Amino acid sequence: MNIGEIAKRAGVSRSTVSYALSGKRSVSEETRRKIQQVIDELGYRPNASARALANGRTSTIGLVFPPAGNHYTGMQLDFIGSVVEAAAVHDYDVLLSPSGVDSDRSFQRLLGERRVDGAILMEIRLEDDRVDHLAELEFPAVAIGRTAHPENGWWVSLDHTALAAACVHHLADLGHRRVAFVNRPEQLLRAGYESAHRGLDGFTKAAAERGLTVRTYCCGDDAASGQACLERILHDDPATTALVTLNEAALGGLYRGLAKAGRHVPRDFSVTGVVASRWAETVTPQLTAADVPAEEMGRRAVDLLVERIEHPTAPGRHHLLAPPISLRASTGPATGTSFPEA
Amino acid sequence: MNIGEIAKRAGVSRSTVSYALSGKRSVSEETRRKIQQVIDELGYRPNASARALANGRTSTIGLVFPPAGNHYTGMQLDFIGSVVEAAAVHDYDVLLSPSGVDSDRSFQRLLGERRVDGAILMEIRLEDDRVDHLAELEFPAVAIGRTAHPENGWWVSLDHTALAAACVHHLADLGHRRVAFVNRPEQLLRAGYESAHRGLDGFTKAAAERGLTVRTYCCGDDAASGQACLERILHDDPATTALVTLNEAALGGLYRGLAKAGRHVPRDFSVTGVVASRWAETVTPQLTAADVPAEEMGRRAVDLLVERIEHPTAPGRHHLLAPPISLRASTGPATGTSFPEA
DNA sequence: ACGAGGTGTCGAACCGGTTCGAGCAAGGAG
DNA sequence: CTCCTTGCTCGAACCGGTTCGACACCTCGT
Repeated sequence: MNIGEIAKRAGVSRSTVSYALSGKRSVSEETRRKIQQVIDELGYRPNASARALANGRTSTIGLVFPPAGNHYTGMQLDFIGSVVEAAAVHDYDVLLSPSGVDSDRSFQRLLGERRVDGAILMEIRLEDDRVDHLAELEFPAVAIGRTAHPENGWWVSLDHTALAAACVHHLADLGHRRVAFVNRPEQLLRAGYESAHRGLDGFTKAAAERGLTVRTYCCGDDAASGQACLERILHDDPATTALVTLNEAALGGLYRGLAKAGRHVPRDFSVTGVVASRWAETVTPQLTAADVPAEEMGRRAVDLLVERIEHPTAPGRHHLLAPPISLRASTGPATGTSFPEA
Repeated sequence: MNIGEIAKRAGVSRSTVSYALSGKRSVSEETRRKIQQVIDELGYRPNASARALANGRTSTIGLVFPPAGNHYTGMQLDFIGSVVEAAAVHDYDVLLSPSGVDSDRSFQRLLGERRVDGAILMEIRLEDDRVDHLAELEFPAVAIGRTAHPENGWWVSLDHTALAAACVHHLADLGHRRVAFVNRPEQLLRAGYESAHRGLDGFTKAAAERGLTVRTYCCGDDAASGQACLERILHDDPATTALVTLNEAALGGLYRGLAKAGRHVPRDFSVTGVVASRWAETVTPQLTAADVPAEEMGRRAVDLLVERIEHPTAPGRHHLLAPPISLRASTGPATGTSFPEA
């Protein structure tokens, strides 16, 4: 069931079969038909390893995502799904690799052993050894997120700075003066994850601009942490009337904490943040949020990567996305406050 | 940077380098050290395609999951994560393949082109051409779920029949007499997905056994459908006091529907079902549910698959899991009903 | 009639590993 | 001292494709 077998049965040479399949040289109509007939009879498909060895392309891209323990978020799920589908369109398979850093065994397998033609990196840090390493090697890679020096890179990223700022302005416009910020877990912030840092920056700067009183928190990626975090918020400043969250997984817990504290959303307390629409819609009241376009990001990342694989010398390209805030039902005017504009 | 280069610099033959790396023949301590030194200097790693071609093993397993459109559920996410991690333990990579049926291009790539040593199939149907096909080929595969004829197969499955029944008994014990069942989307039921069918069976039989009045519904995999479904339930029989759901993604919508209808959970209405604990805990009140052990299932599936790859002639093995119901806060005694036991 | 150019096919080399059979040297047994 | 192991190493073949150069044949122009 290899190419030699096909060649023998069709009465031609192996190279002719190869050319008939690839179309890289012309083959007479008659020969082509004969070959195709034998192939159909035997259900032959060329061996991927052999092909990869011969032409140096595996037709596989690696998707490098952080190891679990960090719980996966819904956004990551949507993202993975869209990457797989977009890759299929370009005739690429997707190899999953759980890896935080450069020196991971898993990362080494992908690169060193040439299992993939290119890679998509998730959960980027401001200083990311993986990104630097791949750039140095000129290995085709696209980052989901920007490092501190994104100038000539290949990436697609959410503009967390702008998004967090937009949330602040939305709340300030509604008259809120004391606002809390719920970030991703502390170890992620300390490790330098860019979304956590840029989100925090955007929040802090916009709040200063609007003269708001703020507190910022880190919160574990699960409901229990969310609830605990909300309790801390109200304990630290009971006059807080709104919060902005980057932490999708904590959302349910935040809502529960508010309910337990007797704060009605959105009458007594407003909640907003950056959350994929699918998840913003599962909570009640539905979350007013900047919808993370996970699917679009996956598709764009794959398109960029494929382009880079096929044109290795092309200059860096990137997409910085800042989806608008979708008004749903979780935010409202601050109680007992007149609108600044009013 | 290939094995020949290493051999040359170490002053030995290619085969000696290979043996030093694999340990399949003895190599003198001195030679080994010299080779290792050169390898470390050059950062050499053997090419995966060449190795796969030579020894017929790719060290990759395929994870075949249904194409999106069917939204992914949280359970699937946890599952994928645990599969990747368990595979890494055994030194396997995971290749993602979106595929519903046998004849998919994607499915053919995996098998025909020998990209993987084995496969894990998700979202099994009672009559599943993929499972039958792979069994016929004696291709190492493990199904997540059972077909109608699971006898000699390799699979790990949730006992949806028992789980749905346990939910019914739990509600009946609390005095509920009119109970609704919220299943996965109708097209999945019609396509013969086993979890939807067995769950429905278990629910129906147990309800009959306990003499309950029931209605069963199919519901889309998203919050809006959940809310609509709940409205239908209360419209069809306003006296309904409890529901059982297999549909994780609809959960938030069901809760919202209840809130909108003015039914307090668990005082006026009880909710239970089969949902991964992580998601059962995000809703308020937290869901009393049979916790889907997605992580354990992923791990067991990989263990089974690796065993099967390494012992191709071993007889079928499987795990049928029936986790207990975790009592949380979403169920309570039916209003105005005395306990049967009391 | 003859060379130029184009088409279709073939054999051989190559991609980068693994593995088998054989050979050589050193060490132990008889 | 010879014979047999045993330990170590090497060359060659092989896995299953792709690709290059060569060549045969046909057609066309002159």
